[in-house]
Parts: sequence; structure tokens; C-alpha cells
Amino acid sequence: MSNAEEADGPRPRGRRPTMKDVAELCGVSIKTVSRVVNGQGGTSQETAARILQTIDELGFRPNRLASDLRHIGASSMIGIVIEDVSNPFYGSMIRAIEQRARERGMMVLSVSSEEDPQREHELVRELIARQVAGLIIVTASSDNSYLAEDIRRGLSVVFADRPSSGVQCDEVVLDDVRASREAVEHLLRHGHRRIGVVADADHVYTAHTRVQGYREALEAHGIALDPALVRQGSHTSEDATEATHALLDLPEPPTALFTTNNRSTAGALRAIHGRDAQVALVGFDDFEFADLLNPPVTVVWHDPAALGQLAADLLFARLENSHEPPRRIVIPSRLLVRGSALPRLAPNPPAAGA
Amino acid sequence: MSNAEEADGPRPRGRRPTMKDVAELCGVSIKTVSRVVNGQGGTSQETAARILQTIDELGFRPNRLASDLRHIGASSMIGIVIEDVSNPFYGSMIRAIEQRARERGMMVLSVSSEEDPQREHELVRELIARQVAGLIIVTASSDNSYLAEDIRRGLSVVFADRPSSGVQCDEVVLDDVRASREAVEHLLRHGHRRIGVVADADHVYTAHTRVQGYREALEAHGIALDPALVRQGSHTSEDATEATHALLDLPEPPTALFTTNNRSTAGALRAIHGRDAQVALVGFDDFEFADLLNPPVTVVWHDPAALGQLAADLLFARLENSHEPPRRIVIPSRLLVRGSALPRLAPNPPAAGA
DNA sequence: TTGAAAGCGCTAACAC
DNA sequence: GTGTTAGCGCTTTCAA
Repeated sequence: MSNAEEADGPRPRGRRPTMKDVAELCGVSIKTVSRVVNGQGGTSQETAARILQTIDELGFRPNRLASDLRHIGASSMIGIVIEDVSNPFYGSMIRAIEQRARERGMMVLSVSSEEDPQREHELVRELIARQVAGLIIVTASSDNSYLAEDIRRGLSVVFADRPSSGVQCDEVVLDDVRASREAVEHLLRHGHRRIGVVADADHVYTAHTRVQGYREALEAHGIALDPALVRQGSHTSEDATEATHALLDLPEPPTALFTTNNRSTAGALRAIHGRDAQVALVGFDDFEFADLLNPPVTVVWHDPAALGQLAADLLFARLENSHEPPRRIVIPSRLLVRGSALPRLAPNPPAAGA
Repeated sequence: MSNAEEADGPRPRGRRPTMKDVAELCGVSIKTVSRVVNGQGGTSQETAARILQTIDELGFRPNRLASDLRHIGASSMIGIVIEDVSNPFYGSMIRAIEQRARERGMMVLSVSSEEDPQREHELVRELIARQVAGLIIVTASSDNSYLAEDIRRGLSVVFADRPSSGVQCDEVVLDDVRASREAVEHLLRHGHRRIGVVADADHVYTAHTRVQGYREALEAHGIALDPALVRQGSHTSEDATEATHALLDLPEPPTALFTTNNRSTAGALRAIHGRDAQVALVGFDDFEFADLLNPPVTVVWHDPAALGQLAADLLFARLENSHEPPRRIVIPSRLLVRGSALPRLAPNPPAAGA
């Protein structure tokens, strides 16, 4: 038998030491090492001390993958599917989830769906392949039944920000319709009658629902909806800038805008700024610097960290007791009035050839 | 023998089906299933088709943890340690890394160190325990020798944004000193002589280095450094607001500020806004809305996505060829002049009792 | 083209 | 207190 490795001194170069190595060097069984490593007790002071010493000398690191492999379907990782990690909104959410996870010794695999249902599906597959104990999803899909099979097999899934469809799961959402209605009513109260909307694609739940709130507000005030004022399909902030320009270029441009998420708001503000147009605006999602802009931007405020935290709480509760009926939590949101809804001069249509 | 499970029909409720289940149902060996699952070829059309069919019927999902367990020290995950996921700066970085990782079928475990060296150390341990194939670290520590042992054993580590110390690793950094010097020189050129600094704690590399740039700029212009003007230790944007107020409350307040990261900038702007003070400002790190503020904020621009992307490139190169000497990449940065460095009225000391 | 057997590093059940 | 045995689900020789 070739024992080249054994003879390599206390600090082998290549292979990482395993419990077996520690056990052999200590002249104990691997199980005893396991007990010490996991602080399970049931070992004598002496043995424990000797093992700990050897662990230190050897630079032994436990292999969590191997241990996770034993606890089937319940690794020490949870998966998060969001739209885009670089969006601070989701960043705050992930941060909150990460904190909750850490309290339980778990780590977070987060992935960006890019608002693409197909991609979301693939990412979920890969997360499941890595045996995540549970999943928190901001779904980009209008049909989550692709999860049904795994859920039936015991996978815990929590939907955040947007509800599930086609499966029964815990969820944390906002009252998007009510919040949007309030936002638009705020503009109406300030005398605006032509209110433009800049929103993401209609198949995105939040975009659809928030436009729905806009519709309801107009209807409640007996104002006919002008389809030309509703620009859906702006995904990036650049898209939103373009959409806003288009709105302001209308023969009868809006005097106010309702923007349905932080990117739409950013894009619209940039467009307004670029043409020095005087347009009122209320945006969905608060953002840093909203209060420092001129005028300060009135927004539908809500707390993405709370969204993440509650989603994590639901998930961990579900992991401990999988037989409760699904819960739905609606987190608070409210209009944060800062001044940007004030009536302003309608922008002039751009002078031809100027 | 109790065979309750076997008799549960083609879609068992509890346990997830494994390769073994597929193999048994197909009457082939587990290895053949493995070959088909991994697209290795070497199986007949017929067998493959039958296996695929069974996989589908059973809802079999490969267990990546188990497969990763075999490829020792090279799982399909990489770890990222940053300061805080919710900071958009790191969000962009992570996003870029995630994209690169995905191209290679890898996923990202990202964790927040909260700028705490102790915590960073623990998080790295836990990432290693989960057998990450490699690590990208924005280190909060001034001594990374805790990694030496693992690196010697073959762990690939790339340092991003801040260099390593105590270990030899690939790194992607900025020329912080030069960039900061330019920023401060820009302020000097606009006639400012009393320039305040709002920075994170001195033990944070970027804070230290950027203050160093400030010092060098003053020195080059023969201006004595007034220690009262240098406020280090602001971690959150709230801290920075407080520090800025303190600076502006000085008997001889600064006429300009240099803020050394995006949170310092945000905090300082809020303080300035709050007291309607007229203070020039140049900030390190670009941020959304910098161009929409009044005045638009001049910043040291650089690309956090590029930082992430290059760090990922270095890491994957290292994973493929671990014997190259460590590389150091300096990514570009430049002053993005927007107007906020213009000389302004020195703020009045606050009237007592007003 | 296929399979048997060994084992990745660890844990659980049950001895002693 | 401690060890033995049998696996978690998969891959990897090596043989057929």
C-alpha cells in the first residue's frame, strides 16, 4: 500500500484533511471526531481536547456539503430568485433575508431572473439541484405550476412582492391596487386630469396591478382613460426615459406622471430633467435622494427589508412545520408626500425644427 | 421487508427520486442513468430514450450536492464576501460576477461582512465549509493571513476593490490615491482652500487610501492639513450626515467637501441640503441621480460591474490554471465633472439659539 | 454499450 | 464514552 500521503508530516500539501485523517492521527474513531466537531458532547474532556488540537494542527475544515448530503432535502442553503441583484430594492430584500438566514446558520444562493419566466424556471431547477432547503421567489412568471411537483414533494417556497399562481404557497405582498389608486388620487386632488403612466411590461404582476390602480382611480373620478397616456413595457430606466419623452411629445401631453417602480421613476425623472419640462410626478417605491431632488419626489413608500424579513420568517416557519395552511401577509405601504405632485405648467410641445 | 414506498405508484409522495430509482425502473444500472443525465454519450439511443422518459415520469432531479461531493474542493458554487448586499455598488459587482458564473454553470453564495474583520473570517470559513470552488472578497480586514492555509491547499481567492495583505492573490483594484488626489485638486483649482473630508473608518483600506490622496493633493499645493477638517469613522450615510454637520459647525467651516464613498456622499448631501448650506462637494463613487441633483454632483467615476467582471475572470482563470503568478489589475477611474465643485459661499456658522 | 464495486466526507443507529 | 456499520446520491475506475 502506498502511504506517501501519510508520511507528509502534520500539514499535508494537497488534499484537505478530513475527519478520517483527524481520527487516525488521534487514534479515535471518526464518529468521536464528528461529535467533537459538532459539539454534541458525550466525549471526555481529554479526548475532545486532543481532537481539537489535532484539528487545529491539521487545519481540518468540516465539509458542509457532505453533512448536508445526509440531511436529505434540507441543506444549509436557501435560494432567492429576484429580478436583478443590482437593483437596490432587491438588495435590501436580500440583505434582510441573509440576516435571518445567518441566525440559523444558513447561507443564501441568490440569482437574477432578469424578469424572464424561462430563465426563472431554469434557475429554480438549478437551485433545487443544489438541494436548497427552501426558496424565496419574486416571480417573473404568471404561471408557477412548474413548482407544483417539487412543492408536493416537500419543497418550501415563499413568494415575495408578487403572488403565486397555479400553486398554493406562503406569500408576502403589497396592496398594489390600493396604493396606486391613492397615488393617482393624490395627483387628481392636485388638479391633474391628464396623468401619464410609465410602467414595466403588462405581464409583470406589479406593473399590471399598479396600472389597474391607476385605472380605478380615474374611473372613480369619472375620467375617461386615454390609452395614449399609458406606456407599458419599460423595463430599464432607459426604456422609461424614452417612454416619458414619448408621453411629453404627445399633442396633448400629460401634466403629471405616475411611475410604477423605481426604475420607471428614475427614467422619467431623467427625461423630465433633460427637457426642463414642468411635470408633476408620483412614483412607486421610495429611493435614496428622493427627498433631495428638486422638487422632492412624492412616492408610494414601503419597506423592501420588511418584505425580505417577513418572507424569510414565513419560509423558516414553513421549514419547521410544513403542514400549516399557506399564509398571506400584506405589508404596509403609504403615500409619502414630498411635493412633486404640485400642479405645474404643462410642457410645451417641442417646437418643430428647434 | 416493508416496501410501502415501492408500491406508491410512479409518483412517490415523500422522498425525491434518485438515479437509483430511475435505474431500477428502467432495468439498467445507475451508471447508465448517470451517463444519460450528464450527456456523456456512450449509451444506445433506445436506452437513453427510455431513461429520459422515466426521468420525466418520475420527476427526477439530479442532486448537485452529491455530484459536487465527488469533485473535491471544486463544487459548482463560488463565494463572494462583500460589505453589504444592499449597497448598489456591491449589487452591481455581484450582478456581474453572477453573469460570469452562470456562463460556467456555477452559482454564487454572497454574504455581507458588515465591514467587520471577525465576521468576514467566520463567513469565509462557512463558505469554505460549503466547498466553494473559489472566493471573491472585498476584504474588511487588514490581515488576510487567515486565508494562507486554505490558499496553500489550493483555494482560489481573488481580492476586489481592496488589495490583500499577508497573502499572495489575484486582485482588481482602483488607483485610489491618484483618483482622490485628482478629485481634491479639482476642488483646489476652483479656489477652495479649506476642504473637509468625510470618510469611513481609517482601518477600511479605501477610506485610508482616499484620505491619503487628499493629503497628497494638499501637500502638493503647499496647504497645511487641518486635522479638524478630516472626519473619519463614518460608516453609514447617517454617520456621514452627522460628520458633515460637525464640519459645517466648525468656527472656520470648509467651503468644500471630499466624500470618500457613496454613503459618505449621500450623507453629506443630506446634511448640506438640511441646512441649506452652500458647500462644494466631490464624491468618490458615482450614483444614480448624481446628475439630477442641484447642483449635479461631481464624482470620481468608476465601474463596479467591471470590477466584478474582472474579478470573476481572474477567478475562473485561476481555477483553470492555478500555477500562474498572481495578477493585479487596476481598473480605470476618472473625475466626472458635473458642477458641484464650483466655489460657493462659505456657510454661516449657525446663529446661536436660532 | 453497459455494469459492479468502491468511495467522496459525513452522520445516524445501534452496539459495547 | 466510544466504535461499528450502513448509508446520503452521485461519479469513477475497471472490467465485461
